[in-house]
Amino acid sequence: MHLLRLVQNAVRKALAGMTDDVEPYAAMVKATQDAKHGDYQANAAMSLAKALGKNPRDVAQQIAERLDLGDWLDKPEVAGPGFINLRLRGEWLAKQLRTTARDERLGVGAAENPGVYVVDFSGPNVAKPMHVGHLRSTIIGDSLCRLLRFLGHTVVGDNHLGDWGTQFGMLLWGYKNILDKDAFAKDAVRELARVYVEVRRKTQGTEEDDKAGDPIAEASRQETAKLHAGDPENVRLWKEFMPHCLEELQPIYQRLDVRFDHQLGESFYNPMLAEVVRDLEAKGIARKSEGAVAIFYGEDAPPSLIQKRDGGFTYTTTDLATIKHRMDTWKPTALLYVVDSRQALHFSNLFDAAKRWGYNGVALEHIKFGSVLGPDGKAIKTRDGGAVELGSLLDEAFTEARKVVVAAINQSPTTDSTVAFSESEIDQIAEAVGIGAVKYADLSQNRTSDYIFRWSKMLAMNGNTGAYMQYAYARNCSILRKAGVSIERFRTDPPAIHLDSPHERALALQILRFEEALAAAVADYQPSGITTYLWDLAKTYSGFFQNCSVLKAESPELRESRLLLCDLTARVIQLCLGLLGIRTVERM
RNA sequence: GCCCCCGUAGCUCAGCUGGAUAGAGCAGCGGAUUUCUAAUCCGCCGGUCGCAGGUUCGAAUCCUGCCGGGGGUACCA
Repeated sequence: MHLLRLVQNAVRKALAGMTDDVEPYAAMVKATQDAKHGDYQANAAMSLAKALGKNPRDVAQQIAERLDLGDWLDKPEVAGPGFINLRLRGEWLAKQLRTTARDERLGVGAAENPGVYVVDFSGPNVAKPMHVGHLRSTIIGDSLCRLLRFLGHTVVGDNHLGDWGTQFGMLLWGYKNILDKDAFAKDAVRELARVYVEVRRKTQGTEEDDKAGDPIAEASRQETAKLHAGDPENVRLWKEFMPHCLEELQPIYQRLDVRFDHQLGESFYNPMLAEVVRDLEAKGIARKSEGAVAIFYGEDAPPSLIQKRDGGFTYTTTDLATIKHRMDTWKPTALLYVVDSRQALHFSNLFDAAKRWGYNGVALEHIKFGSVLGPDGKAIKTRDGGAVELGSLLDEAFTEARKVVVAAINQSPTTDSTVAFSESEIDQIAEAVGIGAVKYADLSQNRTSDYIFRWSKMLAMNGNTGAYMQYAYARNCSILRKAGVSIERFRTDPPAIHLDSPHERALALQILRFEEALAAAVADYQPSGITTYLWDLAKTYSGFFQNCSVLKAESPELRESRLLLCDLTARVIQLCLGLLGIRTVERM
């Protein structure tokens, strides 16, 4: 039930015959900001009147009169300079809601034109611990995959691992020089992680600026070069390390509940790079310059190198090979890259090059996002200036959430705790709330802006937070449990809905806006569209809950009706959180 | 130098394909309510939407310039 589209269609029909160029005017329909202006407003009259040289209120009146109200619209009102205020009929809303209740998908239709989306996200460098830098890509990418999939598209989630980079040089040097063989035999993953951290520590400070001076950094670089040159020993070790490196990532992905369809890293494309360069040169897209091979974009724009003077390839080469492979393999309609905004120039160039290479029939999108900042507003760091590891961040999320959960349970005498919370249940709740808080805080942010990472904000029980939504869900579950009704019956033979109070009506409308919200979210690849909707739903529900007694409703019919509203609200919340990759708990 | 992004309430952020008095949470102040989970709700306070022009019936939203902050910019990825 895409309400907005429904209203737009009606307005479009009414406009037909009034102008030749209906579409832009039909698009001027939007949800009202204030309920006193109805549910939707059509704003076409003002600009149309201008174009026709007529009085805007007259034009508005004319559109209003031509509207086919059917059984679902109240008589429209013309207001102000020429706004047309539209209000949906209560009986119709009630009817739609019963249909929604019977639907697994809660009224959301499958995409009319299903596409194939390859989503490139997460992309950590293996052989070193994941850190906050990977958080946003992982969370946002996962959510977009879930959303696209739910809307009926084919989704290929691909983790483009950094598995061929300089970190392996450090690991190789470490393996050869400081490995604890017993520890490696016992727990290879752990020992390799230790070795990496140790080598990194030894070269610390020389990492960014003055690498050349450090002997270990230099030795590591040579190990990398040998690996890339095909040195049998290093290639053998690389192959031995890789499974351990992948295994090391798993606990994080498991906790985040993130899965990939493929994990084709840089190494996978390595054998294809020479051919890519040859082809681009042959087609005149790339040419030799200053000893390297480069693709140029314009007079004063810097080029991107696809082969360095020393013969090595760059990430542009790999990315081009990746595009080719993805196009050949999955024939996608869109390639989405969920990557930090700072790579905007790279992607803009990459897409330009890909199009010239012949990949025109695919949407190439850089789904960019801002940085995670510390409380000081600067890039987030640990106390000693290092990168915050994702593992410890998630541990902290659990610990912080557990404090909040325990405090809440203890101070809330009426918590639905006829059965006491066991320690393990509290752990489970804390994990769901903690991880959910991190995800929700991230996803509720406008993707493109930076945000400041704060536990107090993320775990707040008021406001637009994951915990609040999870709580709203749990509260609903509690009511339905107490009511002792059959949820099954609600979903197969739902009771009649009564929308007598404005709070009930508002809630009904908000539930039916679900599809509209998802459409808006997917249109610009913004998961925050879902959280904004959720937050509105939660506020509307809160108004309902405050003013309409459910269990003690005035009549059995009203009780049933309100219980169904509760069940629907809970289902929408659960589904939305699910699309964000956030778990719900039955009670908390 | 050139390019990109950002600048909205004390703080953190929405809103940005132009629309009716600019919204939320936190903080501050004041209330409700012995609750269907108070992990609640309501009200008040608080903004020249960085500045200056322009386009428009209408601009936080579009355009230009300036100021301030961040990022990127041929051999890392």
